[in-house]
Amino acid sequence: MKEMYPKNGRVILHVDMNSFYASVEMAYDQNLKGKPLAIAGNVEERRGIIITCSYEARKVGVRTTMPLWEARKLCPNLIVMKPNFERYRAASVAIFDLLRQFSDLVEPVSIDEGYVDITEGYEFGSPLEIAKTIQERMLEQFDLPCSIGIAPNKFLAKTASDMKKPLGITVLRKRDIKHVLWPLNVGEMHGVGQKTAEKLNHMAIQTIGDLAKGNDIQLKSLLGINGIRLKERANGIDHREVDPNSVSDFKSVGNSTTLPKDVTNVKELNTVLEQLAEKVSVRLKAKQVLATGLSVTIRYKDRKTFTRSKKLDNPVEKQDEIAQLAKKIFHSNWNGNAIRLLGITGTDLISVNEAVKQLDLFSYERDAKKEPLLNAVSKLKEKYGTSIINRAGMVRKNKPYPSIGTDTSFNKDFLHITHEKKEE
DNA sequence: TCTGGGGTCCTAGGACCC
DNA sequence: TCTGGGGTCCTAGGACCC
Repeated sequence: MKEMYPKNGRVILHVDMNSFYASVEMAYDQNLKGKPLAIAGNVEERRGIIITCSYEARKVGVRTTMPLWEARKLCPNLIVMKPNFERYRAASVAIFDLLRQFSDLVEPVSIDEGYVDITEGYEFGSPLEIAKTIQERMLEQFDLPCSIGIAPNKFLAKTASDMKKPLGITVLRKRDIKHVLWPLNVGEMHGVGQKTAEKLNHMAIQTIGDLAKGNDIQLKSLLGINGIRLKERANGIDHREVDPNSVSDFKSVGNSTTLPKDVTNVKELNTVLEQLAEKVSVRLKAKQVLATGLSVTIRYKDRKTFTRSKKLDNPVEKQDEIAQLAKKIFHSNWNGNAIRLLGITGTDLISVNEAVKQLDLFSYERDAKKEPLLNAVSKLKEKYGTSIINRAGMVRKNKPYPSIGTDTSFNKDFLHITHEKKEE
């Protein structure tokens, strides 16, 4: 596979929809066009923030994550709408279908941006022509504006698409790096946030050019492996491939909510956890996965945030199971102070298929009243700890485990194997 | 009247094993 | 009696992104 995408000479587009949610709403309702529009969560509540806003709103200083009251102060005629996620998802599907007309190698990064590897796409014209066609069709077919970056790798393509908004097309070649990329402030680099920017500034790195010439040892000790990676990117090096399958292997599914007001009441909190568990359960089932880990997020009144997680013996997907586990985790960690936010996340997901095999194993253990195996297992656990059981593959996810028959020979083998291991 | 909700990846320390 | 090094798994938390 690798040979198909030579490290030199790839052509990658980064397609970034402009103020996506607001643009989708404008496409649905032409009356909104040209007006300052904001999409905000919790519109009625005191805690609403701006999720996205139109360029008309940006002109007067409205920004993403700004509290709603502040945005309204800056822009009294701001039109505020609640998000219609089904609409955005539908638009997203259409957008990526359009992109796939130009290449099989389309990697969605989020609902409104993605990479397209058009290295093999000569039949559709030059890279610039392809980008223009995509941009035009997005407007014609969906009434949605986008910016496109064209470059030899993901990092440069992403950087390029950011340079002209809205409706820009930007080519960023290796030879442009020195005069286009390097003068930029290091904080503007994708992957460098506030903390990293501060650290870099501290070691006299102000621009991306400074980072490109940075000292490896210093960078590594300051930022770990990420320091080296950022330096490579600053030099225009990025070997990540456009992976059309990356969306399908997600790692966790979670829901959280900031409460309308801070809560201390145990009953109320339990109700919230039950509601969150319901949402997580529905989403797990929709994705046909089970969680083998669960984590609970607690944010207190003072915004201090904690997450507490637990690996599970039995993978879960049912609402009541998730709720029960989440409550258990929550109550053994809650310090009793007023709570601002609660969240539940299912982690270490496994597909239903994988889980079925494991469930056989667990039901076998549950049924083991009549079976000597359970006793044997618990004795082993007592004597040697659970790791002995783990070693035999009983609760490990994504790992091969011995097939379990109902005959007693396994029982003997099992004991035999574990003893042998122990005495190694 | 401060500051949402959905994620990913990385690091670090402790427990445990060989 | 004194004492190593490599590895995995688990948990907590930080940083970043859209």
